[in-house]
Amino acid sequence: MATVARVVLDSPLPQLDRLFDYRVPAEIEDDCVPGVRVRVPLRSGARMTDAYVVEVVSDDALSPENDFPGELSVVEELVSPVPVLAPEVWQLARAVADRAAGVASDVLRLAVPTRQVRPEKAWLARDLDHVPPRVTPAPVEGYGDAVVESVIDAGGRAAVSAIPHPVLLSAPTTAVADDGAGADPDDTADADTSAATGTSPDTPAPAPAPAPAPAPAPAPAQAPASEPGPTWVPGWAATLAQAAAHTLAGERSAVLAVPDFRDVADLERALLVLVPAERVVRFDAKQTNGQRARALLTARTHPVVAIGSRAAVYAPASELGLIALWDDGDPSFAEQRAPYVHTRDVALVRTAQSGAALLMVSHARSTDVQRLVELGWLQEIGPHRARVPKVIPTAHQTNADGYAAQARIPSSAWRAAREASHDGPVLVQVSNPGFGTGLVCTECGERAHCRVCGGPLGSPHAGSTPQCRFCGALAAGYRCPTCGNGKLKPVGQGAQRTADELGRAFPNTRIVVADGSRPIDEVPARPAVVVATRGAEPDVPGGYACVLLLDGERMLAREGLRVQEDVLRIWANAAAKGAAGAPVYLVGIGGKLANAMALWRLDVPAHEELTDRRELFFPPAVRVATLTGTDEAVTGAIEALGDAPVGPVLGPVPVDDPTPGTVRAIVRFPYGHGTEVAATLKAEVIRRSSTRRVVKGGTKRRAAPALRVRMDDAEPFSEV
DNA sequence: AGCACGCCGACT
DNA sequence: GTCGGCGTGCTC
Repeated sequence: MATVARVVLDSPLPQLDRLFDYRVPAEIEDDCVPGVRVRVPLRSGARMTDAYVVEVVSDDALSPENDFPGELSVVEELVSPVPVLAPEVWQLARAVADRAAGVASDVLRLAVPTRQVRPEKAWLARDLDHVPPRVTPAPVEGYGDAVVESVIDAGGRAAVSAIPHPVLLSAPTTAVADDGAGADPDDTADADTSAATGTSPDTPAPAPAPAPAPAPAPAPAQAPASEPGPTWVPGWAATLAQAAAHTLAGERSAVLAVPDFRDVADLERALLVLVPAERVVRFDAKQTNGQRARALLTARTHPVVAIGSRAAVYAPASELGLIALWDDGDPSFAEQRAPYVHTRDVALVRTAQSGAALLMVSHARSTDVQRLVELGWLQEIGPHRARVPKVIPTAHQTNADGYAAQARIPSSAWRAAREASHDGPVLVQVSNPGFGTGLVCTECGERAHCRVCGGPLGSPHAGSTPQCRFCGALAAGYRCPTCGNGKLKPVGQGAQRTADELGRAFPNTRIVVADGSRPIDEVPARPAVVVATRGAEPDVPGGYACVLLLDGERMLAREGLRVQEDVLRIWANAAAKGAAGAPVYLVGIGGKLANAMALWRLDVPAHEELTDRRELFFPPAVRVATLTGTDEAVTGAIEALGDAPVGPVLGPVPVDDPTPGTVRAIVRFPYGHGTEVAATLKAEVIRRSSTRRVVKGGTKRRAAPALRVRMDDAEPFSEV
């Protein structure tokens, strides 16, 4: 009898996307556990591939029918005894890949950083007796008594409307504060700290055996970091942090995914008020591989709160009790690497697998979440007696009477902003950075174009050298080709332009500009006018005194399937940066969207939008698969789908994407057929990849794959 | 991806 | 008869 390791190969080839069996030599048998990295021979003995062990069995347990009948090769090398691939992450990767007709090892590349020796050594040398600090339960505030907590405890799922203003978050005022300060290593009596803080008494606490009870626990290594005082954080961040703290107080992990780096910072600030730093691990794009590896290993050691951007949803958090997303409609959640699975979808798969609770927290509702709400799969939770933004739409009017000197800002909004600017900062949201749309000749008004590529010229700062917006070439000494004049002036309104105008209108007020190239995280709660492009709005402790949303009309003029929900999301998120109940002027917008904002019923447009898309068979009412490849392969794949698709197949149409002669088609299908459709398409990809190969023009060249499949890419619909 | 296997044209 | 062309298919 011998030991057999079942491994997943680190290969992007779809035909290798299954488990392979290898014999485990006796010398490494003890360390060859699920999750470790190994090197194994593949095909010819000399050729090695990296792999992860996902299962270890004894060879008499192998069934002759289901398993490889031939002679097994032998594991070449145990790369490291550290199990970096948690079993549940493997299960997740497998399911996520299957859902997307993709390859599991592609998903693993997102979930597991490359090998890092130093963090692994540190982890192997860790203090096994170390007991992580406890977490004091704190209520999730603003949602009615224990409403959110009971969803978490029951492993439920909810779409949560975020608290639409900043909140002042302070540490729970009980037990743990003394516990940390009072340098008393003898923590005998803190077994029921929860009694002191009145969490819902009727929830039977799903605590999976409070392990840290064993008596001979050594003194805590160091006292917890000094507790931060009350801190202003966005309402959503407080909710996520409190929900995570509640989960962690039950010794279960929470995974919190947010769109970008700034959100991670906000969330971390909130979390550190409630939870010891040791219990918080980060996963984000700005980390080095070493930091990610360290975070990954920490997350496997004891229950933690894993926070971060897209990568966080793959965190190997032990005893997962909660998955929460902030602002699932943000396009940053769309993964850029194969198999392009959206964080929201990963979260859904992981919730289903783990039984963890799921919270989708946002101001504006995405059509995707709306669909789940209408299915009854997510329950709706809203803040209890929240002070919603006082949104005042000012419908578009061309009559100059209604406007002050600055033609973009109606006089009512202008007055309000001026008044508010005495008390605190005023936020002015615009759609474009810099000077907006471009530069024109001061003499003849001709648009200035790049001499290199013909693209439009822009001016990033007042008076700076004009620069091409497309190719970036500097246009020093520009002369108008029409009239020979050498002076240019900006047209359109960007953040800088607006700021310049406002600077003249608010002579004694500080003007701050924040955009993508000049990001500002926070401005003080002092009088100022803050001009920011959408998404770059700085935070203010306590919130802005007034918010002006200026370029809505222009933002809505863009083409695309998701423009409306995107714009609503951008408005709502800016509005929520206002202080509780602060006025928000929505300039130039009327109709349904203005209504939804004014009533703060951001689910209504999502419902209407979804209804429309059902009729048209547009996502997310249906799922889509984009098929690219040779005419024959694409047509064959469509045929193989039988009658699973709904609505007409779009295409195939010729595209030049990888090579001329390629075609693309889009098929739509109901969610209920997803598993079947993905499996069929994956089989087609495998069939084609092991067949097609092309010799071109005498020189051997690798041809583009005969068939590529991408599931749930809504991009093509943005042109519709 | 590599690399072996295998079934048709010019060769000692 | 055989050598070797690269299309086809497999990799525990």
